[in-house]
Amino acid sequence: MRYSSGHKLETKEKLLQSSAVSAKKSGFSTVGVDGLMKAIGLSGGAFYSHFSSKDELFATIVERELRQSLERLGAEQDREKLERCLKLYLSMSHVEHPETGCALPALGAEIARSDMKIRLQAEHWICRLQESWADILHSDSLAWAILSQCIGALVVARMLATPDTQRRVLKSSYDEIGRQIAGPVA
Amino acid sequence: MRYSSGHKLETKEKLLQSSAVSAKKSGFSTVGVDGLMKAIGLSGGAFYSHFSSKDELFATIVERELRQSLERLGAEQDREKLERCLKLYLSMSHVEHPETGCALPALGAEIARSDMKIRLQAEHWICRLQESWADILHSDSLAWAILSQCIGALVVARMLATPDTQRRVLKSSYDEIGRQIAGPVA
DNA sequence: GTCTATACTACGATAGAC
DNA sequence: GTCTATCGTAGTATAGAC
Repeated sequence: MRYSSGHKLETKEKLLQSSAVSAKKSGFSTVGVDGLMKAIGLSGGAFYSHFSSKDELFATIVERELRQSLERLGAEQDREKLERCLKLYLSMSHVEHPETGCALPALGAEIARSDMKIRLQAEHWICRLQESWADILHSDSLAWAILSQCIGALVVARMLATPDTQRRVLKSSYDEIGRQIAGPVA
Repeated sequence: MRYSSGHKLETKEKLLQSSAVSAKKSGFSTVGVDGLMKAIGLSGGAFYSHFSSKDELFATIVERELRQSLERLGAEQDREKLERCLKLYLSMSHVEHPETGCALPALGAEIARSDMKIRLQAEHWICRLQESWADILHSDSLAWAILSQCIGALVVARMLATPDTQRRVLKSSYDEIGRQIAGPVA
């Protein structure tokens, strides 16, 4: 073969990374295969050496993004570390840069419209994160509620027009989560 | 003119209603002008007698949807009524029927990617809802937090594959919101 | 593995008949 | 106001050269 054996893997890796950025920034359905390939310096036709369809790319992106994001978020081991983690999640930087942030607020609606295979992947990783937080907080219910609240706060803040209001949304969720966590000590 | 004066208004109303349903169900960028018109029994070309572009339709949909949803949600006058309202919002029926539900979980990401004019509309109505809830709860912060949590819970639940887990997400948010509301009595 | 070229479909939008 | 026809572009996907 004219290309080294590692080349295909490298290219696929670049494509996945770049496509995830584009999808989170502009929405997966709105970006075209041609644009995704141009973004890594290749032509559109080369795409199908790596994925059999655009849908297969989406499935792979979702699986990778959720594993990465949620493993990182779920790695915290106590309340203090979890709170520091949530501070970053609920930050203006995260609001302003969906392309490098969590896939759930950015792609949630598109995942919801996907087929069962993708939603099972999503459920798998989301449940793992919830379990991790439930261990720390000693409450299943609180873990689910905080998880929903974080994602919702990002979705809401990103819809707004003025940074001032965006900051208010983020700070409110952060503060109220702080009260909830401080409340029911096990 | 060959059509009665009320006909255009009626047609536009039907188009707006039908388009909002399609957009919330499948995503606005995914549905085409042709399909939107066929859904109300007209041809694609007739669309431009009502809107100058697809983007203008989206702006109108967002404005209408937010005014309708958020005025209804913001009409509650005390905690008891607010809680009943949240029970409906956080229901399996709402998860399973995005097409007739709140536009924020379904179109949030697309609104976030829209231009300033649309995001200002979104901010206007979201802030009104927040103010209404803040009055009831006597807390600005709690109102924002609950608002984010409701939207987040819908987004998360819709991404999941199994109804059981979906129910758990909804119930958790509902229960935790109940605790938050019951807590800091003014 | 990547390229160019292409088939085929769909999109948003416009023009002209009625 | 709505229709049909059409323009121009862009979408996904495939075929064949290198």
